[in-house]
Amino acid sequence: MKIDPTNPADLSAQIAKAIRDAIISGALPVDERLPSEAELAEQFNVSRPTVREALKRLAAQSLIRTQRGATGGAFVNRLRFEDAYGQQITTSTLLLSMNDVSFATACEARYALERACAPLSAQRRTADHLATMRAEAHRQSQPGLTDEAFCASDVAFHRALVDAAGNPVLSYQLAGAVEAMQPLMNMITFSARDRERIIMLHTAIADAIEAQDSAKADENLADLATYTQELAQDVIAKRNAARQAK
Amino acid sequence: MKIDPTNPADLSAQIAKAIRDAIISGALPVDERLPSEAELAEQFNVSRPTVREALKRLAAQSLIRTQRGATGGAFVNRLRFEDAYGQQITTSTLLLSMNDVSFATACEARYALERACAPLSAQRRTADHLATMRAEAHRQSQPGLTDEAFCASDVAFHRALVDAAGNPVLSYQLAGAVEAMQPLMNMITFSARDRERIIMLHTAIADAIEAQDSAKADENLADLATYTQELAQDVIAKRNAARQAK
DNA sequence: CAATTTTCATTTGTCAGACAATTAAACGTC
DNA sequence: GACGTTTAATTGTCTGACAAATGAAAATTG
Repeated sequence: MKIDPTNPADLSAQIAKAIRDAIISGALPVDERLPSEAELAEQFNVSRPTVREALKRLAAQSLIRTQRGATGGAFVNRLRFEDAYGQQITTSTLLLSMNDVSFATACEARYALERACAPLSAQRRTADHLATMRAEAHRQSQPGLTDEAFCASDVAFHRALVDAAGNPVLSYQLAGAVEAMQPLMNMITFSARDRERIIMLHTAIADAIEAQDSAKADENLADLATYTQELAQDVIAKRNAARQAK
Repeated sequence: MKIDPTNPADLSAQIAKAIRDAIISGALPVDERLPSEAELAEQFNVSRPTVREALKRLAAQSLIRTQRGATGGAFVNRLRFEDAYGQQITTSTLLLSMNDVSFATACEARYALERACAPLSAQRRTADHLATMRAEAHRQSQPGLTDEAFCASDVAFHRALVDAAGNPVLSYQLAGAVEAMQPLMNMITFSARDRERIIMLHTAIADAIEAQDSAKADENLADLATYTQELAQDVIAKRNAARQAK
């Protein structure tokens, strides 16, 4: 773990990279305690604030955790799926909003990935996952539900569908794709008829998953993808019409 | 943007969260300049080092960039796909290595997602993507190639396949799944016969994509998934045998 | 007046030293 | 031995300072 002392700028970034590489390579195993800030400062020949900035960079990526006190210090953190979910969702959401990714592109990606999970979900679904899907579908049918709540329930339904595949890596990857869509979905106003149609498809998907009928589930997911795209196109068309009317 | 002054610990984390939320909500648009560190310190009623630690946290997530000089400062960064790729790959790799995710689980997720891209790739592939796939398949057939180089070429082939779908969101999501597998793949020693089989499947996939035959591409990807799993199981079986022999 | 150079103010990057808060271990005390 | 107390180590924060970069304004020059 060494840094380039000839470039006196971005020292904290260099130090962070050195430690990060050590963690990724496995040189620093999980729960290993890093040297204290004072020791690191001495090793890298920098001041303690600079070391601290480097450690905060790593903390922001959940690579380390810190603890105060006599036996405290910075420890290599076991990156948990939950932590990774959060980062993945933040990154995905920003990526979509900052790069003018079209609804069509994001939607296509999401449903393509989700359909990849369906066969595994049909095969391995538990009563628990099915119950969640049914509960969310039922929640969606309740009158007086705001569009935002409807979307949130939609996300919950699809996450249950993905989780049913019983593959944490898939759940992790899909978390970003599904959750990042929510801000885009929230732009849509769902009429009673729209909701009815979506709930019907959700129910059909749950039925297919319960019956372990992977082809049927895929078919209904494809229909849902098409229908969602149509709804979005309507919104965009109406917006353009309103813009031209001005 | 406010913080809780009653909890005097983790001030930098609180400040980072406040600014991050402002960015995510859109209150701070891309390329907007944040107040100077001194001004932020005054606003939040903390010292400049504390503000700096918060800013470094955000910089670690590529949410801001900083520039020195008279008109310098911290600016809201447009999160580019490339930056997001890197973060995604780092996170995915660590997630697999730190949570004892089995080869089978990671492999299953990867090929499920990749097969989701195949239909789109078959539909939209350009000459450029096909050329890359062909070139990598050819590179894989060269004698004297190390296992590591073989794996790297394998990753390049599959990324070209994914990129051919022409959906940047898919490419982003898949980057993590494909690249994070590399350390696991590197554990496998590929015999000449193994390589021959894999190259044959790669060629068949490229053929199918070129012919826009989505079903054929899917079939060959499924075969490749099965074959990769078999190879890994051999490695694991041999390792267990060696362990028992001790 | 135009072009160029110089100066300067602003801002980030880094350093040094200090004190507060926390925590667990070492140490007495009963 | 059980239970407070002290103590040392460590992170969290603050103050003040200087260096380095950088663009803008001012001064200089042709």
